[in-house]
Amino acid sequence: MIKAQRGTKDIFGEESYTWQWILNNAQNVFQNAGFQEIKTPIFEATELFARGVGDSTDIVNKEMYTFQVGGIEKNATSITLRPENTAGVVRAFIEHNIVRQSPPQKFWYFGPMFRYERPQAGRQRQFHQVGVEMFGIKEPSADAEVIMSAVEFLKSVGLDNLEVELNTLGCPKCKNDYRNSIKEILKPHLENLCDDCKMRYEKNPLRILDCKNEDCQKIFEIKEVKNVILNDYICDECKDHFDTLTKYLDDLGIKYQRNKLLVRGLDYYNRTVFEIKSSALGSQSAVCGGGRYDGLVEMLGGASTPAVGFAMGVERLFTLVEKQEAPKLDYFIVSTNTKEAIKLAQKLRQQNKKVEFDMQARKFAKQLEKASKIAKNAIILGEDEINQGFYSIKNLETGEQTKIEKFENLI
RNA sequence: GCGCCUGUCGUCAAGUGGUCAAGACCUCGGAUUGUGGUUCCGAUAUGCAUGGGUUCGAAUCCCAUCAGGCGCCCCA
Repeated sequence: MIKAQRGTKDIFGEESYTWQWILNNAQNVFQNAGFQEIKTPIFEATELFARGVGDSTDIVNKEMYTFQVGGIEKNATSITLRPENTAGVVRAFIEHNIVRQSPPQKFWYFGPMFRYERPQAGRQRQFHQVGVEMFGIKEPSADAEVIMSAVEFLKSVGLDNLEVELNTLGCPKCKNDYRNSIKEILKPHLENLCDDCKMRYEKNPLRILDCKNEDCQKIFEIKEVKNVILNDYICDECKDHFDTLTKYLDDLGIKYQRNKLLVRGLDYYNRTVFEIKSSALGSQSAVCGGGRYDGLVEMLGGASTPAVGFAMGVERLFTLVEKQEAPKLDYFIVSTNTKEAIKLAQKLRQQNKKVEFDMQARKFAKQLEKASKIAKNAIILGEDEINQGFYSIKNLETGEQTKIEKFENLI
């Protein structure tokens, strides 16, 4: 038997109603906030992700689905199934000169992403993200708008009490100063860091702060190290930006926790970074991650443009959310006269009613039993009804049955 | 990519080396030839993730592969 590929999943039945519901809520909340939907291709040039996501990241180094296409001819090109969507949206932004529209340029998206990882709870090889990208606003109001949209969307799907963690990485200069100080203070302890952190020390020292290894944690607790970690290397401008943002969040009643150890894995972030977590998720606890990436558009060849965004993992959201049930039909047509039943179904569906009928013309009792499971009402269309031109409507909750003369009264 | 645990019907499961692999729910059929959701009867795995091996005998023991869970890593 051929099975679905490891880390992929069929979504159908009851689950699909919850998916639809999540998607509908995203559409409402984001469109009401002025975000337009953008659908970018599922594959892009490999180079886009190498440059956009960052070649020091695991995503690019070991998790991408990359293919050579065009056969073995010399001009075969390398394409990659998108591991995230920010790079693709930025590519579209540049390619279509969207920068020439008046800012802000606001987009939301929903779609599958691909990463070749070991699957576990909340982690699949094909997974889905909903997210938002906003361009053209350098003011902290943009950060606030984006975080607010995330929080409001989560509220709309009934998730009211998730923890928002917030940090600022500063501008490239602040980030660099901080990085250098971290490297300097950790240098004497390098031997005692875990193997992963030894690697990070060269490649991406800020990520050392994320390490949960006990030995590393002990080093962070050493006084001088702790001082450096918790010290602000943030310039006045970046500090103002962050302070203003937190004031907006206070005014909005959005609760957050400052987490100075929050450093996000993708290279492109600067200033604001945030995550929204749930302890109900196990070790993959982040539902949402995002931040500001003022340098990315320029880095990918566009005009220098400030930007903020976030992405949420829909599968993770799904585990947290209350499951939705299949909506009941307005009518189930109970009839052994298939010819009349199918015609009535067509007419009612044209009036935007949810209707089914029994295609096997089974026994009356069977049809009614089926109807009671999936519909609010049964329309009984037997010989008497057809000959005398009326409909018997049975309310399947109360059991009450009424006679209706005109089709219009069914609508 | 690494470590630990798991894998019996659509679902939840009993069975831990010796006749035909319990049971429940779901599904389908019947009791009920135009009145359901209750009840009662019946059907449904020559098969125990897959492939090998040990044994007179394997769902049960061993090996490999595949898949799932948790943790590491990474991230949403």
